[in-house]
Amino acid sequence: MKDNTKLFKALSDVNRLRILKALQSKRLCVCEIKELLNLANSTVSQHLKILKEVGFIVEEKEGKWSNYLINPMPSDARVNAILNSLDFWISDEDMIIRDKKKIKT
Amino acid sequence: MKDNTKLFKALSDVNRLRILKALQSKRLCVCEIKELLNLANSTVSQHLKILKEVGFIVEEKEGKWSNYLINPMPSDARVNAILNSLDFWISDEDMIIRDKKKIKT
DNA sequence: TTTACATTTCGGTAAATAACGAAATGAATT
DNA sequence: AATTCATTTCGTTATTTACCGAAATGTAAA
Repeated sequence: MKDNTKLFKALSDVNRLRILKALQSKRLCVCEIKELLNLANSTVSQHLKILKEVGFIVEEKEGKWSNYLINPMPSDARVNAILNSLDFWISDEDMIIRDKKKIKT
Repeated sequence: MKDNTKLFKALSDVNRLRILKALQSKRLCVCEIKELLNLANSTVSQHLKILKEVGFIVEEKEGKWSNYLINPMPSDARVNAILNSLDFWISDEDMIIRDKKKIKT
């Protein structure tokens, strides 16, 4: 049953939703996400770990940076369903729109 | 943003998932759910409130009983999507199968 | 209107989750 | 190998969530 709730728990936090939506624009490293959310990077790291464990995102090491991106081929069908229509599941409200603008710069 | 997480938070608890799946079989009153989950009815009542607020279930008063059932026409498209393929989103593992058997008797 | 039963609200406690800073680890460059 | 910078892990604290029993509320029948 753990498994059933795990997916939803991953999506139950504002900051994790912001991360997912931000990664729609482009891949980001921990330090960029930290900047965006204004959180300690240990905190960001934790959030990323949770999203990664469920399969929403994947990590790609590049030199000293870890880049995170939306998982291009999730094995879990539910994760796949959500990622395929992320805008349906997580609506673009103010904060997220602001995040996206910030990412462009 | 509250709104975005609220739906997922509602689905982040084992007992609430069990309730949803149990209601697939048939409408149930608080006392029956209490029996099924082995929780105090104040606790069950809280869980039902949360599921109701998001629109997963509706209440129908009948005499001294409140019956709860899967919302037949949810206004939120995401709630609708989940309820329409509940077995996809919440897999039938052991505990839920046991619950369903218990409901039959 | 009293009784009986179901449900909800209230107050408080235990457990889970999110946050931080500091220390530890990892990886590429010097 | 030492340095540097990014990230992760650790220990702690604050907040949120789940749970209970008791008291309050609601509803139908006596």
